[in-house]
Amino acid sequence: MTDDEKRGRLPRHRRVAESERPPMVLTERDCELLRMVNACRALRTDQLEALFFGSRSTAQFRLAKLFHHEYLNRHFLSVVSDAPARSPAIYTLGKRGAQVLVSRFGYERGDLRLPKGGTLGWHLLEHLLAINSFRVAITLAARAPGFQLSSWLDETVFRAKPDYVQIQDRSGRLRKKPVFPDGYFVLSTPRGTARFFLEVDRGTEELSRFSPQIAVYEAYVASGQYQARFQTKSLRILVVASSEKRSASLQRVVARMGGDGKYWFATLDQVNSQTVLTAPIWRQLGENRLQPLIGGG
DNA sequence: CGCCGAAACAGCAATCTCCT
DNA sequence: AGGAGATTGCTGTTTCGGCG
Repeated sequence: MTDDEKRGRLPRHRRVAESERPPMVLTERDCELLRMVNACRALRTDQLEALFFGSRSTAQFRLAKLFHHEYLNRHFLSVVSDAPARSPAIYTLGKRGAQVLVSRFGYERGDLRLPKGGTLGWHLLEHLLAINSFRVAITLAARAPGFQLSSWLDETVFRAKPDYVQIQDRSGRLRKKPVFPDGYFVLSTPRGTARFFLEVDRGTEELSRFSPQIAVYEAYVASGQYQARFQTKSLRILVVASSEKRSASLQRVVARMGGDGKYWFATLDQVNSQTVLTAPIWRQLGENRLQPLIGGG
């Protein structure tokens, strides 16, 4: 039988054979999309849609082609976790996507963020997606005139080349601990260049796991190592929490650890591309009023 | 025209919730 | 338990428009 007429819907989870794939030509935008997926390691459909497309269906149309042609891999979170009925697709760099980045953009092997061993831990993935949701918001917001997101370092950069600080543990002994932020980024604004560490807290870990991280930041700055690595004193530390209640707990922890006004707090659901830079959603430690991240009082 | 992509639309599919 | 309905995302089709 001639199966070119009888072809049904393309499967969602499995890729079809090469001969059954719809034709496609890689566009400039596709390439930028691949670079972003590589930089972020995993992005949801809605995140890619916000970054690269004007409509939902166009994004799905394009992403389906990129998936079936092996430029992207596609994963479904709800198969593994007990998420609600929605099961948004999550995209990672695929085999041919990696080839494109190497052949067309000169990426080295170390620049490719392919999930090791084929599996990315799923609980880590949820954390990664939360970080990326903040990153997408910043990326979109920084398209406004006068802004530029000039650099974003994620955790893997710090893991590849860690800085260590000495902090005291509970028994008073000095211990060497690495500085592993969820992100570090540099943002040019009409009012100058701002630099940030990012901590995304989804409320799934014990609060006691958070305070050592603050001790690490405090030691990193106090020892001059931050200044040495990044050639600047400018720094704010953004703590984005899953809820107001959680944020309040985190604020108490930071205050108790001797944190100061360089710590700024917001909640995940308040952060989007419209609000993240210029809406009063941020609480600076020690201040009562909410301020915008950029251009506040 | 032929080709491709964007957008809108209608209906399918995977999953959860509720109900017996 | 297990199945119907609801929910939400995805697929595939169609239509339109740009471009060589």
